[in-house]
Amino acid sequence: MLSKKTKYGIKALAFIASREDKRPVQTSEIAKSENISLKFLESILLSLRKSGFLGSKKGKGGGYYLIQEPEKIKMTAVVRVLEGPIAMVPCVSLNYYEKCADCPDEATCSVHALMIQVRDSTLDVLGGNTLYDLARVKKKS
Amino acid sequence: MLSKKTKYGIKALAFIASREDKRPVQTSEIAKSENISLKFLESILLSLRKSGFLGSKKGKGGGYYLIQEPEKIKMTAVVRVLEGPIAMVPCVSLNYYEKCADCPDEATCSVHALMIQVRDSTLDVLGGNTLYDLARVKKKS
DNA sequence: TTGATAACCTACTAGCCCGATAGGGTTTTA
DNA sequence: TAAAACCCTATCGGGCTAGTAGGTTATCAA
Repeated sequence: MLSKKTKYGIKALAFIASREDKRPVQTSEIAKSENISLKFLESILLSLRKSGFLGSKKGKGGGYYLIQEPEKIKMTAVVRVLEGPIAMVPCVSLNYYEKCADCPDEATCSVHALMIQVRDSTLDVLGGNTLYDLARVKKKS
Repeated sequence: MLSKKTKYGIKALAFIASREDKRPVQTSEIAKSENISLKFLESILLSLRKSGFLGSKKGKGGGYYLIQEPEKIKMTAVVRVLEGPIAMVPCVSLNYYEKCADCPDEATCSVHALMIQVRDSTLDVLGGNTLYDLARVKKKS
């Protein structure tokens, strides 16, 4: 299940990416438009800045802006930062691997075999979508 | 993230399916072999019985057995019973649909569009695997 | 210089669910 | 009749989620 943090984070990024001009976008504007708790959104945008997706400017006329082009931002990277591992089980995670306490042999573990397939197909989808693609969906409104 | 309940449940089903004979398998045997807390496993097998995957036989020589052929049990069904929705967001769930409180229009929601793709690819994988396939992985040991 | 604006930071919390434990009850078979 | 095994209920600690609260710092305009 996707956390609200990730959900809101993606929405916020798509919101910023769908803007025509390159001027910074205020947290409050995003919060209002996307129906997100202002304070919660603040913490999300902050972490997106710290992970290098967003830049920020303080004071009047300030806000957040994209550092990279939307076409260059893959959703795999976004999800990993906000949600953590993409895999459904740590033992098949590429970036957050962890051995199962039970399970003596991954090669003959039924869950392992299945979840590798799930992971790969999910990676295909997330890797095949960029922020540009998501912004296009949004712009249709 | 996959819950331990689901993980153990799948492992247990694969264990039973990988058996040559059709005799009932004891909970304690599965628990020991798969390193699962006995009591916890009991509750999982119970729910699998109630959802029609397993039959049970009491008394000496009793245990759990598959009701259907392993080839006929798709992992989509197993996961739905144990884990709940396969979709990462309720608003794209086929069996557990729920409208988002925020998000006035799903058609222009970036998250919605992305998660539909994830859901479909996951469904492909889980629907393409049966208990028979998982049992084969296990048997290699 | 002052005040408004908006990002930034820290701390706290209510509520939920997972994973497990405990303990017993019931049914069936050797 | 006694052991084996399923069946059921209740409880609980810990960790995480989704916030809330309140203040601090940087920037800009008048």
